[in-house]
Amino acid sequence: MRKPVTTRPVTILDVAAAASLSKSTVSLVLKGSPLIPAETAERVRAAASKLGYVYNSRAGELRGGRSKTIGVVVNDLANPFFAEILIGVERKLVEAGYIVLMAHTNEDVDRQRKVLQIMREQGAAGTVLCPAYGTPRAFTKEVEASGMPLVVMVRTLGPGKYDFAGADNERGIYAATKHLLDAGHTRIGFLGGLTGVVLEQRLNGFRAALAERKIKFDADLVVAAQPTRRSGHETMCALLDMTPRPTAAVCYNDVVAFGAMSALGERGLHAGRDFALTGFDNVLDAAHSNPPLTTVDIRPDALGEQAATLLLNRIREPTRARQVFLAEPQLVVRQSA
Amino acid sequence: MRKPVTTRPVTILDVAAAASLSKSTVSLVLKGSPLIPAETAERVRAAASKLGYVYNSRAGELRGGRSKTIGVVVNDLANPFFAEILIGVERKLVEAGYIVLMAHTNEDVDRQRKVLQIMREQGAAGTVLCPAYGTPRAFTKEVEASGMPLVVMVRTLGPGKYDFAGADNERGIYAATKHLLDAGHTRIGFLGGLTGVVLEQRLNGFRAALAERKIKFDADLVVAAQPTRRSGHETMCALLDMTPRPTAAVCYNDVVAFGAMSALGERGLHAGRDFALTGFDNVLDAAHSNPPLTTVDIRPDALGEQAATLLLNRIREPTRARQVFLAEPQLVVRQSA
DNA sequence: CTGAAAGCGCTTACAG
DNA sequence: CTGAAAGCGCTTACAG
Repeated sequence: MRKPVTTRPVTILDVAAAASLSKSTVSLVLKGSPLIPAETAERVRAAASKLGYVYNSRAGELRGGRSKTIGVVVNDLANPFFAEILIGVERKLVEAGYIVLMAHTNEDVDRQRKVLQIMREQGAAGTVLCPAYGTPRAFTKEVEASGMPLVVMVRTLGPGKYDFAGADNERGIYAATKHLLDAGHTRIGFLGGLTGVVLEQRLNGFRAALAERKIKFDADLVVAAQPTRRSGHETMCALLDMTPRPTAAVCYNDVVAFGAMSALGERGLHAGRDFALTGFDNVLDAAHSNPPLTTVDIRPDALGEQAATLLLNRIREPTRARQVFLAEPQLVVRQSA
Repeated sequence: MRKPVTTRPVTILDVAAAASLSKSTVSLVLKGSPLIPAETAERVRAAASKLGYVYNSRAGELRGGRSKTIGVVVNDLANPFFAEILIGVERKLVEAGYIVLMAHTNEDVDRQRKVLQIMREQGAAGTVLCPAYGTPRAFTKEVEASGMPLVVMVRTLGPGKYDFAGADNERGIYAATKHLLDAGHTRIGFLGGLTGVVLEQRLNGFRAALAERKIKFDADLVVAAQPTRRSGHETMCALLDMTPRPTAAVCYNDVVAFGAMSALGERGLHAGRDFALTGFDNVLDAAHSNPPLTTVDIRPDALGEQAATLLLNRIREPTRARQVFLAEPQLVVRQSA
């Protein structure tokens, strides 16, 4: 088990020598080949553990071709939604015997490009990517063209032919809006969300629900902003300063809703009593915010697992048909609306 | 740029042929060797990009010995504290030209062991590890013995000689407790934290502040529990049911404090007005909770960067003296106390 | 059932 | 300034 730091690493050759066998036999044993009789295998394993042998994946993968690493690139880990997705992706991937090469882009397109290049150089068996805002369409095409299996998650990117795991944003927001309408609200704000298809889809759901009730869509009531707590706070303040004051808001996501709650609190208002608020995602925190958040559940960690599963499928069967997973949104009614 | 999926990857040999040079020359150019004249280098680069060459790190590292991957193992990404640390670690490491092999243990010691084995097999140049609860002391020793540079973060693990990045827990909680005492509170609870040195240190700080004011430490007022929102909620409920009811609580960390706020809210109470509450960590969310949280700032992402820096130092200079970084806690007074 | 040999794509002395 | 050769630690046919 002990081994001086300066020593060169022990290889299968050392193990072979110690067991008086050839390195081929050792290799076979380590891969669990059925060709080797149990007794021989035991001898090899004993020698290996005695010498403190550790397998060198780089060497193995170089020769064997198969890689056990998978790239995962996310852009906003400070948002628990993405952290929970990452948990799901990682869990599934480790389960399948892979290890994840993780990169955080912080919505930086250059960094994203750089990091994907590194994934290729590292020989990742595939990559799951949540594209940064502002990612040019051509980018995904490049990645696809590179031959590395790719699954895109959460945010789509033009009409590519890549595998995709996301949520039915329109239906989700539609349900949230309808919930507010059913409670009698008619002047409803839309808070947060800056750009991109996800925002478009969510706004569509918002509009659809209003239209169904013949309520005129008022563009002044949608306050765009980064999907962060901070801007949830700011946009809620803006909303509260409007006259007549809206009585409810559907938020772009949970994190925006949390920020909005804090703005409400500062003015002595309480979500669910003085103002109705809905979120989107159902991150873990939503069950214990103050007050607990009524939100649209898209099961972030399950979404992550799905993304991983799609990639695993693609790696196993590169020519299979395009896969799309869309989480079914589920309204979870708690205290805030 | 295009390249059929089935084709074998283009190698420096292909590039060499295309540029009518030897592969040694190509290799030298790719490493930016000054031996090669600019014109030749240009020819090589042109050929490489024309053929869509991508460097194979596995091959390079196998021969060259140096690895550009670093393991990072965390155990509770659902806690924004760890997510923010991860952001800091990753940022620093990518900056230095490394890519992170990330693993999430979810406080599972077996998984942790397995994952560290994989890091070694992958040839990680080093690992930064936040040990899972219940990690046996022997574990770190094993890792140290394996020769892989290691930095431990947040939670120490016996009197090892590993590099460490953490916070001065005792001083931090001392400051928070003192803040509550200064505001006139005398019956103060301690919420959350289950086990481990971190909890011990924080409790020490708590006790020290009470002792200074000659307030008797009452073990009934410390309610142990997982450091999660859920248990913050539960423990706060327990605290509120005590008679006489405490008027303040110092929480093990921010996440516990958030849960506590939600419990308060459910009973129509408001932190900062009806009850005083402090957190620990100062995660990003703390500025926008409802109400904003008075907490002890240990700058999670800077802590992550520091951990990465220690590891980078260690890799560069394996024999240097043991490094310890302890974040200076800073009380941030907001609304909750 | 086990071994000798070639090769994965690089890097690194060493010649010239 | 550039090339031929050996080798990193494995795996994979192929013999025997």
